[in-house]
Amino acid sequence: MPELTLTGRVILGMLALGRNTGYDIKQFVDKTTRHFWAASYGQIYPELRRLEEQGLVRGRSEPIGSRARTVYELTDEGLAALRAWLASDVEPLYELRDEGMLKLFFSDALPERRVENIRAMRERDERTLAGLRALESHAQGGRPGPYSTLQLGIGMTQWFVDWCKEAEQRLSEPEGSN
Amino acid sequence: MPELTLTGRVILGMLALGRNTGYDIKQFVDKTTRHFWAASYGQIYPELRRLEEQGLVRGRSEPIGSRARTVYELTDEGLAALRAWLASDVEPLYELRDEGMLKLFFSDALPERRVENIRAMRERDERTLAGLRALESHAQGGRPGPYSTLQLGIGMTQWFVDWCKEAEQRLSEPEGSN
DNA sequence: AGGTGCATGTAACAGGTTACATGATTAA
DNA sequence: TTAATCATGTAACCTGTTACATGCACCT
Repeated sequence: MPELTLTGRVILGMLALGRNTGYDIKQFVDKTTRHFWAASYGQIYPELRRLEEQGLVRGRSEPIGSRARTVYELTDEGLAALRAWLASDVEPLYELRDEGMLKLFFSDALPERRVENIRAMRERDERTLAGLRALESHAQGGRPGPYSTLQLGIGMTQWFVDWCKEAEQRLSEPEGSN
Repeated sequence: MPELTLTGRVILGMLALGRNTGYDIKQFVDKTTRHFWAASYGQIYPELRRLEEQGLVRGRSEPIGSRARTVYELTDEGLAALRAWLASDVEPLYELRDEGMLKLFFSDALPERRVENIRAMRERDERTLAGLRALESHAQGGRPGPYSTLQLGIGMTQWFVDWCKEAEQRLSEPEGSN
């Protein structure tokens, strides 16, 4: 078996969820996994080609009118590769870069902005939360996998927002340490 | 004012917290901000040079015996740049790549591994949590900024671990949907 | 004498984003 | 008719990691 990138696995997963064109995959990623896994056209289209070379997906030209369009589907090997990934025990990748946390971490260099920075983080997460809740209301009868991921995302984000609110209140009281 | 990268700001912040060599900064990053902001020698050393060219830091050669060593400190401009960043209102960067979430998202393609994948995420976070709690016990009398970041990290991770435990139990019961 | 920690550095590589280019279809 | 959406694609760029190279100091 040749190498399979993580972006490649995402594409296999998306095809398994019924997405079929590069464009469609990108739209869906932007609506859903974007929060914990983003992807750009610059990755998706070349990767679809590589996956086809590896025999994991199959593409058919299905133009709409005279607008070019390539519809992809999983091959048996592709589904097997997706399942093999889901069943594998290798330590899953985790990478986070959060400038808001960084600002909080260094906030002793400008304590009078600490509350502001926490508020900015909270507002970012409140926007995220609103987006997730909107998704939730559209996701009636969705599949368990995506749905439980959504629930987890909502719960975590809510917890974060609540922590920020508490911290903001605590820091706004004139008494005690800043 | 010339461009200032995020890695550059991290370095300024680290110098403000009393770190002084490239090596020292790297060790400290690996112990603390690593969870939400990592950095490698391949970034740190070249960036220190750039910051010096920009006049934001000042480096002095202070060998120990005959072992080369360059000690850096913030210049007034460097401190001002750090503060300007902390005071700025530009939308803070946030990037996450979490393979565990991805596996959960796609888990309908292999439902019988769903609990396993959640358990793997929980174990990862329990290791993180243990590391954070160890840090906490060493951080007596630390500065408010780093300390509250640590508290936030511990709280969030604990919440995540609890969610996983609940989900694992729910999915292990034979009745209902998987 | 040897292992660990302190300390600096870079070259090759991998991964991903941005900006651009192109053009058809559909809804307002 | 015009804006939004569907649809595909790439080249240049940027950022960051990995692997390697080097060597002293300190402890056992």
